Amino acid sequence: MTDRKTITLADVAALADVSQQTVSRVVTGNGQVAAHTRARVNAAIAHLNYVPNRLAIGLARQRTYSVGFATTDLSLHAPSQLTAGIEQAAREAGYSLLVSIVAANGLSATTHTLRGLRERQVDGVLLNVSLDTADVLEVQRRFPGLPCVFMDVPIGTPVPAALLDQAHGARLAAEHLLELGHTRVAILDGPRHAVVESARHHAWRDALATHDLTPVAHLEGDWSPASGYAATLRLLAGGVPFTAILVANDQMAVGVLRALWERGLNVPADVSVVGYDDTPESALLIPPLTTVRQDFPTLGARAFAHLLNLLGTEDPHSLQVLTVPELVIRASTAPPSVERQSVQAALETLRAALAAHGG
Amino acid sequence: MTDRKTITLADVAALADVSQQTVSRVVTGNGQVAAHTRARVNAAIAHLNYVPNRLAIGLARQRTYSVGFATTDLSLHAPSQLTAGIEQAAREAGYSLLVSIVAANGLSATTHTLRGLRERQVDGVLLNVSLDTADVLEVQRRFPGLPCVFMDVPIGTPVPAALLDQAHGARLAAEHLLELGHTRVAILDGPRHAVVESARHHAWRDALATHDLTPVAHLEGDWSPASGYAATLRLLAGGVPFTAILVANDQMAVGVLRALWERGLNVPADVSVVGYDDTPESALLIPPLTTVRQDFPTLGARAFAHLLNLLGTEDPHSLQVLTVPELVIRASTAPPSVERQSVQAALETLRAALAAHGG
DNA sequence: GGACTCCATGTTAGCGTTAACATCACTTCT
DNA sequence: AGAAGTGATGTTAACGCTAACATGGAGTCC
Repeated sequence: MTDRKTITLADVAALADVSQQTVSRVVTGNGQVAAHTRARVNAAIAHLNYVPNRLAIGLARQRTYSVGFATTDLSLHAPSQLTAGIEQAAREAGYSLLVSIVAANGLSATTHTLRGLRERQVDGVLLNVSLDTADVLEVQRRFPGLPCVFMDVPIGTPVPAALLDQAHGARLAAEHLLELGHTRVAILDGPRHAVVESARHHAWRDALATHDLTPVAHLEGDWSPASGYAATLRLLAGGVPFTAILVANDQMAVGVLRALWERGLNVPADVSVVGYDDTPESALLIPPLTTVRQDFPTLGARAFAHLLNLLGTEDPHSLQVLTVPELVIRASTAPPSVERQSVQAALETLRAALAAHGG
Repeated sequence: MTDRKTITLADVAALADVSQQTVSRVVTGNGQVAAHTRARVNAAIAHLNYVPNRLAIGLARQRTYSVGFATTDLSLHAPSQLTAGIEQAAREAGYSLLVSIVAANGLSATTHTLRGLRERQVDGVLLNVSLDTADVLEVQRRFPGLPCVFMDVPIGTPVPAALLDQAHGARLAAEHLLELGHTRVAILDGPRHAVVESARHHAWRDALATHDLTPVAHLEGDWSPASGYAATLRLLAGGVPFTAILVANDQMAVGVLRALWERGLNVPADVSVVGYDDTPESALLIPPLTTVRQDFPTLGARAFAHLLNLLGTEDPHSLQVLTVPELVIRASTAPPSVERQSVQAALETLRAALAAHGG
């Protein structure tokens, strides 16, 4: 009663007085079974409360209908939203999801994680880890026959990938500031190793360069609000005049807004702030944050669909699925204040004079 | 070259000129193997790049070393942090994690999800779904022999569980306001179905009742910042005087702060706000949020450890692991302003008079 | 020096399922 | 009426691994 032995096909077959194979046919729906036999089998299944064993099915069919999702730092907004999207898509397609956190970005930790997933015989893997082109190719070399959709690699890498067009989003953000008339723009990046990050970083710089500008400061955070706060204080302490900040994610932007507020700087009158992600909080911050919307759940779903496609076709063509983010303009951006600009210009002139004098 | 057949124990055995069983002994570390034999086998393993098949191992040993995590709405703060904690603990113990989202709270969706996990032969399940006592017992009845640690059930339910002491945390929050001298407290709950929520709700009410108070308003949100914002506007529109709000999570509190700010109400001078969770943003909101800290990653790790314990012992004793949250006092709470209180009292008297007159 | 133990290894029989082939009773066609 | 399907079932051999028992040789004991 407490722990009766597991019910197998054989048990059902015995009760229904048919062969195992017939029961298998009823369960899987493959092959012809007479209506009355099917009814008898189904009755037996219900009576015994039979549950198929996916391990055995996987072993026999050489296909597990499970996929792995390998990602870094699940506690951040992006990976957790991604997980939600992937899980839903997988479940709807009849797949299970094995989630595995990669200890660090880069080849070595990734290899370790993929080895674990391959042992579990997943049919394919979604890999949300920052890898440069060389690493990606090495991963493919080390795991031949393991269908893998990359989610954080440089656009154009010749492998199956589902990516956000980070460069496009970053350009939107930068151009928005430029159109408003900003010329003294600081940028606050995420951790330097992130591939997405360097794409954003370059797009920001490129957009500024189009207007013959370079960022007045370049800071780095770790995606956390606290790091955004700290970076902003460093920026202010540096004394370099600026009228806008491009921030690599909304969570850091929370810290940025806070730091500016603390120092009596009004957003957007004194400083414009643009975030990235459009988290649910962003619309309700003080002030509501102008940001770049990224739809992670949808990206996850598309990535899974892409993997499914890879599993189906014999020839895994290296199609890239690109999702395009959009700019959401809210109240944290405005044209630079003329007054503040002139004050800052004067200040800078003074500094330059002092520097010339001192040097 | 492209898709060579999988390497099995038999292949390794043939190359090393020993029996399969000897290779198995080397791989698993069970049983004695002579040093020189072991070396030969290891060389063969390395040469062939052999990877054990966990499916086959699971089938043979009747143990998969994988656990399921069933949860609702992975996109929220709590479940995603929990996932991170569980995954890490599981990985460190050599277990894989199958994540499965339950469509809705309640028995039926839970049963569906657990059936799927059982098919995959997980050794046990961590269940982060709101269930009342009756449902929990029914789940146990329907899945005998499936070790399960419940994470969102009423404290005291006689089943293995890893819980946060929600009532304690809620009491801390309420008593903090009472000590400050607040008497007109509104409460903003999460969705009504949530078990944790009703625990918080009751603890809030009980703490107020100790001081012969009842909440002046009772609102409900869906955990999102937008719902916190909307609820606050409803509260303000209702015209009931209040000097403090107890909010069921920090994300909603973001919306609450925003709504109050929009209406020109100062936090904490005019209204005190207490959140719940202590998200990374909370310390950097305007103003920094007084809140109840919940350490989800640690809870997840403890829950997994509890499950592991259940798997080891023959007699699954229904121990409950309780994690105690703590109050973090920041700048969103202060004593009620006397001025505002008297204005509100006058207003209320007037309302009462009007009501009496009208009725 | 024979019984006893211990170690290193091999052999056999599953674990629960499916694929591939085999069987046998009916139809249906010409 | 005989050939040729076709529909419903059964039989057998994997899938990759481990548990349990079997074997045989080397050392130990009195």
